[in-house]
Amino acid sequence: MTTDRTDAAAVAEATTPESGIADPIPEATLARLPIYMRGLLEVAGDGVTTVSSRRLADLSGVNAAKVRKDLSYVGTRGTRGVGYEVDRLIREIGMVLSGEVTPVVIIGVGNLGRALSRYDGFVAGGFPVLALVDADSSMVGRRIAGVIVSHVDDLGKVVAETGCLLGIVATPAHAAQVAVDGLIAAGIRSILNFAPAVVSVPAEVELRKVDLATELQILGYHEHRREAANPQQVA
Amino acid sequence: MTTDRTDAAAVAEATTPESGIADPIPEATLARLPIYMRGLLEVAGDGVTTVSSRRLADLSGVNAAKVRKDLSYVGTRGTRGVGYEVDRLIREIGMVLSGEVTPVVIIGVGNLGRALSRYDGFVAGGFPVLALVDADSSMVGRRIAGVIVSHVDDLGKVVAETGCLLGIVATPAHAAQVAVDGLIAAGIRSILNFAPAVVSVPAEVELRKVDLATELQILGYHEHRREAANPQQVA
DNA sequence: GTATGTGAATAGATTCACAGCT
DNA sequence: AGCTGTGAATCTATTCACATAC
Repeated sequence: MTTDRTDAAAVAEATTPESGIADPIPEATLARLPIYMRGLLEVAGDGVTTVSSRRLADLSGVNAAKVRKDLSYVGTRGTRGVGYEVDRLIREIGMVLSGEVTPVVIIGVGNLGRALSRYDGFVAGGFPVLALVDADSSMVGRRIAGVIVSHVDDLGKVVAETGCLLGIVATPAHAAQVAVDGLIAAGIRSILNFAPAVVSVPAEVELRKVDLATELQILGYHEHRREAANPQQVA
Repeated sequence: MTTDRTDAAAVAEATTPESGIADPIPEATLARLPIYMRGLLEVAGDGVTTVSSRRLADLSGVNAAKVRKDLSYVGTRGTRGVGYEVDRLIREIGMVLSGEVTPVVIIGVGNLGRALSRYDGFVAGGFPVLALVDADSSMVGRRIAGVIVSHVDDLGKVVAETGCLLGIVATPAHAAQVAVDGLIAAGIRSILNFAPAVVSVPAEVELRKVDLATELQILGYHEHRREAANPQQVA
């Protein structure tokens, strides 16, 4: 994707006229923008040039009012009576969502780390995995998805060389804090943690968490509850 | 925040002491219970018998008031001036979170599906993966993490035999809706979707979503934003 | 003194509903 | 007519603050 500052300024205009930085987009909206993006790319592929909030909502599994409010944070303007211009929307949401290619380092190449390093969706979304590190020396030197595994001690060097800006932690729980500390020492300030452990980071570091076991436990609760509610009925 | 369900019965009985079905635990609280559980198991291992909300909060990366309010929903009672009894808390949270072992079927054994089927955290959390299916015949018959892969056409049979109650979708995006429909036809009513696609389900089915690329995009936004804010860093 | 339990206050996200533009 | 843009209303979640109990 191209980065041009003229558009950046246009987006920033939302509420902050002079300072170059736009208002922060609500977390909940942010989480939906990539979904909208997928829908937009889909209809763009079909040659459609405008979408209504209703149509985009259907494609995204949300309601139309939410789409409109979300897009208002992005600073996009649609045309009343018509809808939104697909290409323009793709460009503008793309701008908001990092705009350019952002390389990623994964720490921990066990089952999960390997699966993540091969996950097509990352590179497709502009997040190529350019570095892999592990604490286990027997892993070092292996090639996974085209990337040679380095030792975790060389993390700083590898990050500097590849220019990675995002770090993914895919270690066991007991190694997670050390991994996170290492990433921060290497200059990474945005981290996605897959290890089932609570880790602490300084305030300036952005930490997100994906907790696979917890997801199942939440589902399990609902399943359980439903069974308790109607013990014999199968819809 | 993946699913909205309007459970008329549950809403109607806001304060039911012990008649039939009880608590509608808030979604946000539910998502934290497994985290508390991990902290509790940790301190229990150290022989500690009581915890304060403050201590549990520190272990879980949240604040103490939230812990207390959350625990009030699970119906637990602590002792003022002392704290909560660790064993009892573990037992009660365990009860809420499905209580018993809940087997899982994974549909799609590509990179991600294989990694998930080998993920220790699932079985440790009471969610053993007892069935694997795939649409690719060349995968059928393979043994992964001790489970033989079946063909997706046999999904109904496999689910019935293994008693799986939860389904995980780990297919490519274009196959996700078919996979979900298959799970529902097989009687599964609680689904965790890893495919980067919007899928629709009937209202009685609980659908949660884990979107890996989206997680990175959200991080990317924050990283991007931070760089725009202080442009003196790495180019 | 210490820590729970919970109403009340605050913040955040969703949905409604309608004025206003094309 | 059709559809956006957005204040206002609503629902959900978080945090505060303090009476209450040990």
